[in-house]
Amino acid sequence: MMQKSRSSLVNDAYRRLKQEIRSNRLPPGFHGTEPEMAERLGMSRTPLREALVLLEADGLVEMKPRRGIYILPILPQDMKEIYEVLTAIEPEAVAVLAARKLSETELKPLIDATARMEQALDDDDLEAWANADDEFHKELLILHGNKRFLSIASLLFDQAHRARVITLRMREKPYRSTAEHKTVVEHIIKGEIEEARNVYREHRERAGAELLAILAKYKLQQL
Amino acid sequence: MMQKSRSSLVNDAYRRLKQEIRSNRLPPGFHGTEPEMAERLGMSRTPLREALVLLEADGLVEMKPRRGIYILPILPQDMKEIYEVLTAIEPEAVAVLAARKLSETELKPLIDATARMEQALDDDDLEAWANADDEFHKELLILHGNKRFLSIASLLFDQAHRARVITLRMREKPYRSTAEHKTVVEHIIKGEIEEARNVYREHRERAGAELLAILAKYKLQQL
DNA sequence: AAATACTTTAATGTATACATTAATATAAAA
DNA sequence: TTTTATATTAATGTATACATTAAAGTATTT
Repeated sequence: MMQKSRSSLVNDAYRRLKQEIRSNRLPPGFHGTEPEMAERLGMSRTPLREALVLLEADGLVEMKPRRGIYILPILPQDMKEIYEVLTAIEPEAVAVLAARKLSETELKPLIDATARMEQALDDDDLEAWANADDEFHKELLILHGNKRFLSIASLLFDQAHRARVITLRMREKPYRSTAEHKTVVEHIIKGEIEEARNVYREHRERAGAELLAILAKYKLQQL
Repeated sequence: MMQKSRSSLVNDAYRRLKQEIRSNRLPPGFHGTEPEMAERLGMSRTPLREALVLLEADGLVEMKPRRGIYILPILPQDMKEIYEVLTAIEPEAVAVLAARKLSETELKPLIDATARMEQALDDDDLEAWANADDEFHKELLILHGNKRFLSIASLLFDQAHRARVITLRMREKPYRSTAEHKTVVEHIIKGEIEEARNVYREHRERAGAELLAILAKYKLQQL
């Protein structure tokens, strides 16, 4: 959802704002006006607005006519929807990879990502774990090669990022999740299509259910 | 991917350009400049550019720096990707609807759409058939309720529209496709989850394969 | 005539200007 | 004091201005 071709300032604004939203420096509910945001970014309103239009299409902000810019929260309902889409897409991608009989060299990005997940668990570094997890999912879709799978999933990861970061600290350490990733990779290597699909699917369904349970338990109605 | 909130001119430009692209009045490969397109739409470059940025995010146009605006063609590879995503998403949605045990009243939009597909076949009106088909798929996802499913599918339908319209005239009349839609609705009504999912999945896979075969047969390398 | 250098043109990327209007603040009336 | 009316402020939506620069065209040289 943006290429080299986009001019520099629009691109800068898009990237910087997205990063600030991800990192919660612009938290959900934040309200700003175009002049003040443009000033903060050191540009005029014109490129800022083009970036905001894109961020709005990404579902990260809302431009309310005459009321300014709001950073949108993620609601439990959003997480439910996001996990539903990922549950539909990713097991499919995994099945295709398994059918393709990839070599371990080709699967290296996935193997490396699982290794880093394990290392992060040993180091008790949840943020590193989350990054490795993100990378696993992204590399999976890159390997698959369907650009639309990747861009849809990336959009959803962006939307869900804050919620995942927060809930990561509220649940058991992700030993099981890590093990499931390894199992999936093994099924892919062995070309076990349905097994790969099912394990991944169950992984996604369980992860989604767990996350929603946490949101309910802690009454996190928005993030 | 755009709401009431977007101001009128940006919205107008977005809608009109999208419609002109769908209808091939702005055909793939078309090249324009901002001043001339703005003039044609009766507005300045500012709102036009905001609309173009959105259309570019939708994958319908490309803004090449200093070279102008190009209407993007659909390649066979694009259709392959689009059908893969739909194959992942829609059978999932169908399964959920089947599990939900909906009444025939609630399923009316789907039943009506299939009726209109049959009517269109009787009338030998392919365009009406395509519209009814579009509506079926859209209503299905509306019933499901996951806004992300709907917006993803809508985006893909928009991208694929031209290719579908053209190939519709190059293939057998869609009796089989129509029958499959009816079968799916019946499975949903009876709550037969896996049957619904599988029929729909096979429908999508066959439809995608057929379409790609036509593109290959007629050497349509872009549409 | 071909190749090169120079001009011109015009489109983009961005800043600025401005009219409209929602929201707020202030004043007047009850 | 509360309500209503008016004035003020300021943000949006859009148009316009302008600097930069790629591309096209022209002139110059060989």
